[in-house]
Amino acid sequence: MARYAKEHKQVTRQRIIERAGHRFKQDGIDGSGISTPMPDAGLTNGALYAHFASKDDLVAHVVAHELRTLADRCDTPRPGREGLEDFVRGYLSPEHRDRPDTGCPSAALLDEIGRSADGTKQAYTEGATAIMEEIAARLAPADPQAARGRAIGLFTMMVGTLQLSRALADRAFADEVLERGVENARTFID
Amino acid sequence: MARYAKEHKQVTRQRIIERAGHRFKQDGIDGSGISTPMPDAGLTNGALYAHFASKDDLVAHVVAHELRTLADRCDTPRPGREGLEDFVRGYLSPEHRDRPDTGCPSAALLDEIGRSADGTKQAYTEGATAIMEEIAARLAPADPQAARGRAIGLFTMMVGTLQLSRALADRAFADEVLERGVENARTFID
DNA sequence: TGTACATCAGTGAACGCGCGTTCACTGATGTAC
DNA sequence: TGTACATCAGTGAACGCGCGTTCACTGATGTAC
Repeated sequence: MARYAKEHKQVTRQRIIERAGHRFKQDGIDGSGISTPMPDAGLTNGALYAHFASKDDLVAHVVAHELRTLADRCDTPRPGREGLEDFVRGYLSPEHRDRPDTGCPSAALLDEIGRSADGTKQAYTEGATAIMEEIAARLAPADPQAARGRAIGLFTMMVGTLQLSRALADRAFADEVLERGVENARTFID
Repeated sequence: MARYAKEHKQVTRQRIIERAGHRFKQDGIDGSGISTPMPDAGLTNGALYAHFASKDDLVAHVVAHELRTLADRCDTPRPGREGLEDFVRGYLSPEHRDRPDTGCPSAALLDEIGRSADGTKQAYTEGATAIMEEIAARLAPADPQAARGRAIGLFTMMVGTLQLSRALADRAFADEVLERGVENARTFID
C-alpha cells in the first residue's frame, strides 16, 4: 500500500463511519456484523482495528456522527417555526419511513441505543441535547422553559410515530399514523 | 419423561413465551439467543422446536402475547380519562424505565419489530390496533375520529419518551424527559 | 544520484465462541390383551 | 392382574455458520546517507 497523503486515514475513517451508519440503521446494530459495513467501505474486516478499538467504539462514533447529521437537517433554510414545519413534514413522510438507511438514527435505533455500552449512550446524550436545543430555539425563543418541554414532546412523538409506522404490516394504517403525526405535531408547534 | 396431563404442553409453551418476552425486552431480540430464554423456562434448547417452528415463529407469538398483556394494563380500575391518566403516570415513571423486562414491548423493541419478519409485524399490527382502540374509547367516546388521532399521538409520544429516557446517559436529563412527557400527555388527554 | 531502510494503511487467514437448528434417543405413563 | 407395546414432552450432543478480534505480513512511498 502507498504511503498516503496526511488526510487519507481520516477520509477512510469517515467513510467507515458513514457506511456503518447506513448498515446499522437498515439492519440494526446487533443485526449488522462488521463484515458487512467494512466491505461497503471498500476494506477488509481487519482494517476496522486500525481505526477503532472495538465494534462498541465504532458504534459510539457512528451514533455521534449520525446525530450531528440529523442536527444539520433540523437547520433548515427557512428560519423559526416555518422551517420546523418543513422538517416535520419531511420527517413524517412515507419516503423517510421507507428509507431507514438514510434517515433518522433515533427512529431506527433508539431502543438499541438504550441497551448499548456507556460510550454510545454518552454520544447519544450529547447529540440529543444539541438537537433539543435547536428545536426549542425555533419553537418559542421568548420562553425557553416551555419551549424545552414542547421540543421534547415534539421529538419523542416524531420518533415514536416513525417507528410505529415502520412496524405496522397494514399499509393504510401505517400511512394514517404518519398523517395523524403531522396533525399532532401542530399541537407542539403552534 | 412422564405422560402429562392434557394441558401440560400448553402450560410449558406459555412459560416459554413469557420468559422469552422478558429476555427479548431486556437484551433485544437479536441480542437474546434462544439458549438464554429456554433455560430460563427450565428446558434445554432442543425443546423449543417441539413448540415453535423457528425463532421467528417464537418471536411472533411473544409479540402477540406481550401486546395482549399491555392492552390488559390499559384496562385500568378507574374508567375513562382518569384511568388513562393513571396508566400514563405508571408508564412514564422511572420504575418502568429501569425495568424494561417487565415493561412495554413497544418501548423496548419497536424499532427491532420494524425490521422483523412479516409474521411478527402482523402480530404487532393486530395488538397495536386493539390498544389504540382502547385508548381512543377512553379519550373521547363521542368523537371517534378525533379520539383516534389523539390516541395515536399519545401512544407514539409515550413510546418515544420512554425510549429516549432509557438512551440518555445523564440521569437528570432522563428524569426531565419523563416529567415533560407527563405534562405533554395532558395535551392529548384534555 | 543510488540504494538501503523505515513507515504504515490495509490484507486476509485464523482464533474461540455462541448462534439457530436437527435428530437419535430417553423414560415415565397409558393402553391392549 | 401381569406384561408388552405405543405415546410423546423433553434431552443433549452435534451440525454449519458468521460473529468480533488478532496478527504476521504486504508493498508503495518517503527518508537517510
